[in-house]
Amino acid sequence: MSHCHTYLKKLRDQGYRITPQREMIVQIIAHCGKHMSAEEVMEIVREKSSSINIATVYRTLDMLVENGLASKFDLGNGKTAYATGKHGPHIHLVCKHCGSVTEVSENDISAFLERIEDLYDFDCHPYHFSIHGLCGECSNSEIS
Amino acid sequence: MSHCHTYLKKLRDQGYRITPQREMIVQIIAHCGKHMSAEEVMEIVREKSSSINIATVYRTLDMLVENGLASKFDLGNGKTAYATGKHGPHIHLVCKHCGSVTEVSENDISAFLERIEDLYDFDCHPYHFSIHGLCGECSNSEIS
DNA sequence: TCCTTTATTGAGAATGCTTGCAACAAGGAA
DNA sequence: TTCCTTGTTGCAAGCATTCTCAATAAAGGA
Repeated sequence: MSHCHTYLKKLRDQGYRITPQREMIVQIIAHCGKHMSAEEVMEIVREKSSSINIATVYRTLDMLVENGLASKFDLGNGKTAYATGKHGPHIHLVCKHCGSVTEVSENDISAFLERIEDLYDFDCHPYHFSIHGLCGECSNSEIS
Repeated sequence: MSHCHTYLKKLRDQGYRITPQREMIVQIIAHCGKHMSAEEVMEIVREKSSSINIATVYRTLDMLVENGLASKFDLGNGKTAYATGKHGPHIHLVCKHCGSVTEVSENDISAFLERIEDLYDFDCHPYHFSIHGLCGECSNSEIS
């Protein structure tokens, strides 16, 4: 069912081994519509009466992000959220007061960035941006 | 000397108490041109042969950020950097490979955001954005 | 100058996440 | 099907940061 198998195939094609832990984690975040933290993934794992170490959850989620199968973003309160289905650059608007997250869709990004004032149209009153990526030097050198 | 006193006065005017710890921390980051981590602030404190608890360093730095006297940004490797002198929105470009940080000056922000492709002119190959601020709801309600 | 109020500090526990390493197991080769 | 190589896992320790709470000390008032 769903895109789980696509995800797993993609990983296998990249040379990753498919373990029961990875299958379960991929299934969980692929089926859950919203973004979730590593701890939330753990809770669902526990409900299924199996056990995966939290380090493995983090490692698997980060691996999915590395391979463009999921995205990861800082919620600003010391916690990190993960979600599937986003590729390429995308933007999360995080409220530092209530923690709400608004996602700017891939189609809207260009329009969104055209003018900084547009932020207010998104009800976002910014105080800080971070853009994570590779600098010129690093994107020139070969990185696995 | 320098803007230390301006900073301290601003804090006092806001109702904060001026403690020796706060004076020392403000002096350190106001005099140090570059951005620094809480741990780097601690090292300088130790060189001055006094001692401040690390929790106090974090609390003071965060207080400066809250009051617009400093900025704070995620270096992407689990560490956080602080720097004085920036007000309003500003952008840090963080390389996930080498950790280098490029700052987009306040004057350049609008131009920078005009088109997402401009990122490449900054030698930034993006994979993720976060914009931290207040959502509409929270910026309407009164927040201290 | 001394008192009182209340913000601030230090200490240590707690949280969220990462890392090092030995044991284990996926997946290709024989 | 069995074996071997090497990627993965679990565990425990480590790191950066935050939180709780009792003790302390700014700063204003008497």
